[in-house]
Amino acid sequence: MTRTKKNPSQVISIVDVAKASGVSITTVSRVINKIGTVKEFNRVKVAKAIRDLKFQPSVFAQRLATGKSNVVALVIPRYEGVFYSFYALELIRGVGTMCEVLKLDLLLHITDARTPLSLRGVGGVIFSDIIGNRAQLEDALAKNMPCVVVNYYVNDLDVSCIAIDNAGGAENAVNYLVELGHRKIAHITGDITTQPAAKRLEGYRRALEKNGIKVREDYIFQTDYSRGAARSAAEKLFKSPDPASAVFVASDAMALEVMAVARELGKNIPDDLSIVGFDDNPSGLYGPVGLTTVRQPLIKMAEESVKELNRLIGLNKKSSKKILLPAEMVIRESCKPH
Amino acid sequence: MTRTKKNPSQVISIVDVAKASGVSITTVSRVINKIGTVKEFNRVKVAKAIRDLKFQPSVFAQRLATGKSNVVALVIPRYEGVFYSFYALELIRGVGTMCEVLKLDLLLHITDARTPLSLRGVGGVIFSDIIGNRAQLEDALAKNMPCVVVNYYVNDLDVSCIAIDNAGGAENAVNYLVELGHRKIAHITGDITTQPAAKRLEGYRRALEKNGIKVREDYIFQTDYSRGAARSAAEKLFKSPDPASAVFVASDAMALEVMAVARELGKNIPDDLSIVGFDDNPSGLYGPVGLTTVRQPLIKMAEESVKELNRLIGLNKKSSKKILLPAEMVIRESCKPH
DNA sequence: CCTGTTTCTACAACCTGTTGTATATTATTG
DNA sequence: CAATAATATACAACAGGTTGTAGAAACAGG
Repeated sequence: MTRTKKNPSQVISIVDVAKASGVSITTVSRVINKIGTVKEFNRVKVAKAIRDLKFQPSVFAQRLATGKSNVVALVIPRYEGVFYSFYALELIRGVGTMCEVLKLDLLLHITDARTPLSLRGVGGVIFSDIIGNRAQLEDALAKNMPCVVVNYYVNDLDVSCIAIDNAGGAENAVNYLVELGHRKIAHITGDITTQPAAKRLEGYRRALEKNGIKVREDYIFQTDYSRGAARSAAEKLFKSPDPASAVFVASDAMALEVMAVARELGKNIPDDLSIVGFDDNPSGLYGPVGLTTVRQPLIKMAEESVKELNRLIGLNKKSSKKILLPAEMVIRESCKPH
Repeated sequence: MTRTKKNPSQVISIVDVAKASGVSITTVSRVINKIGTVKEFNRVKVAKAIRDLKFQPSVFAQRLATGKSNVVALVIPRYEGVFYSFYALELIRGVGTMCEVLKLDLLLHITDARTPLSLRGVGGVIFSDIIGNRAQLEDALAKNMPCVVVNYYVNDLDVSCIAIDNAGGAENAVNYLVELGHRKIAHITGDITTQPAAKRLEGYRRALEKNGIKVREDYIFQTDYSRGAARSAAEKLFKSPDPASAVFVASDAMALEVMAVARELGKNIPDDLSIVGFDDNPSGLYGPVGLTTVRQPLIKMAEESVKELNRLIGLNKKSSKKILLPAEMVIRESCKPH
């Protein structure tokens, strides 16, 4: 059989549009990309042909020709902990929304931190948590790939980071408790191998020190963010011979669990214990007592990361920015003066 | 300025590999794609050149040349409810994992159901919930795009669906309660504009009817899956003059809230009320009383959807499959004989 | 009306692979 | 060893766009 003539596929191409509108493909390309000058008369004809033929330029041809890709990869390690909370979901939602606004394609990499990323055809990368996959980040940077790290503040690399001021937020939370007259303030940490949890602990310590209150290690309960760990920490807390009058809990989900334990033990919140959480999880609104917490602007952080990445992709040189988003307190009813 | 010679970008291409190994680009292509026959001697030389030059073929050129794309789009409506639960997260995780296994690129579309999808350069689509975006699905089908619908059973379209047997699972749950001797069984529904919630309600009704128990509409509490709605349903349930002895709740998150309300009102689970949830949310394990529930194989459903889509992409003709995954009961301690 | 500009448009090279077909090489067989 | 078959490789067309450059059309001023 002789080689098929041409256009074996049914896809309509720029050539068809050119024929239909009686101009060259160059002109059609100009109209599509809104570059150069095209006579109004022709522009209209081409636009009509595009509409009539329902022409959609092939992204592959475009990317091949220009060498540019509007594909953004979001890398989330397949690390279990990431999926404990709504964090990943909020992140994905925020990133996804902003990608749509900026006309970027969002490629999701739920990845084992050890296997190297391929990143073929990707124009930029957002790394969500740099726990085990720092090598992947360094690798991408070495390839001059525009990168943004979200929810982790990297000091020692020339890379853009968007994180939340966890230490500052924690400090505010504890200051608030101190202002209410509390001196015995406990802390239930998150998984302190993660930067946010470590920073919250750091903020807790700093606030106490600045207020001249000695840090008591027996008031610090380390957990892995899980509900079960929060429960046992709460039990220890209540059963302590010298119980704290207030507690700063590293996540709302855990704070709610502490409140549940309190109810079971017949304790009253906030009379017997003042509680401040962290995250501003919507669940904190329900229940008999609204949870005072530190609002974490997750969606904003996610959106900012895409904006920053888009900026980097637009630029052609390296340039990095470190952005720390403030975490503001949301006062509800779970604390009272001591 | 004269037109720059060639190879203006720094990217190494198949041509460089061909030169380095002293063969034609055809041969290199053969080696890359493992098709046709290549002399062992040359194969080794090419492989070495690829390794030395760190050559990675351009996906765009490949896709342009072959007309095939290994990009799979996952479409999730930006509908708030989707983000209430871990459902979206589990879905994304399952789909993402299987995409990695099958070497597919996962493109995420968090989309407004009204705006048409572009789907440029996409090889197949997974639609997650067809609540408002049925038009998008029909549109994709009309373009002969391989499609799979997940978590929704579409009867009237020739499209593959992977859903969970919500009605069957609900029926089992209610049967279990009946076997324990309960006759007054209430139901707290989810958002019945969603198919899973509607099917769970259907299963609840069917089980009662099959067991010769009259369905009491005042025992059916409709909610939107939210924690607040569950709370008020639970309050009504407990304060009813003729309270039910058991309740089937459409989600674990809500069932946990019902348990919390019970504790607050001084009621005992399972002595005063038997509860069955739905989902098998990991949170159901914590707390003083383990929640008996219906396990929803979300991850499996997500993974199956990718497999099915991959099958469809491989095929070149239309072909659809309807898969209903069973939902099995997980018996814990929240129910007792009546 | 002619010439110098300015504005448009077309040609063709190029981006980087894939693949049908023809040719060259090697192996098999009589 | 010649003839045929099988294997390996190269050539060049092709996928569907973008874009530098040169030439055509439109417009201005004299």
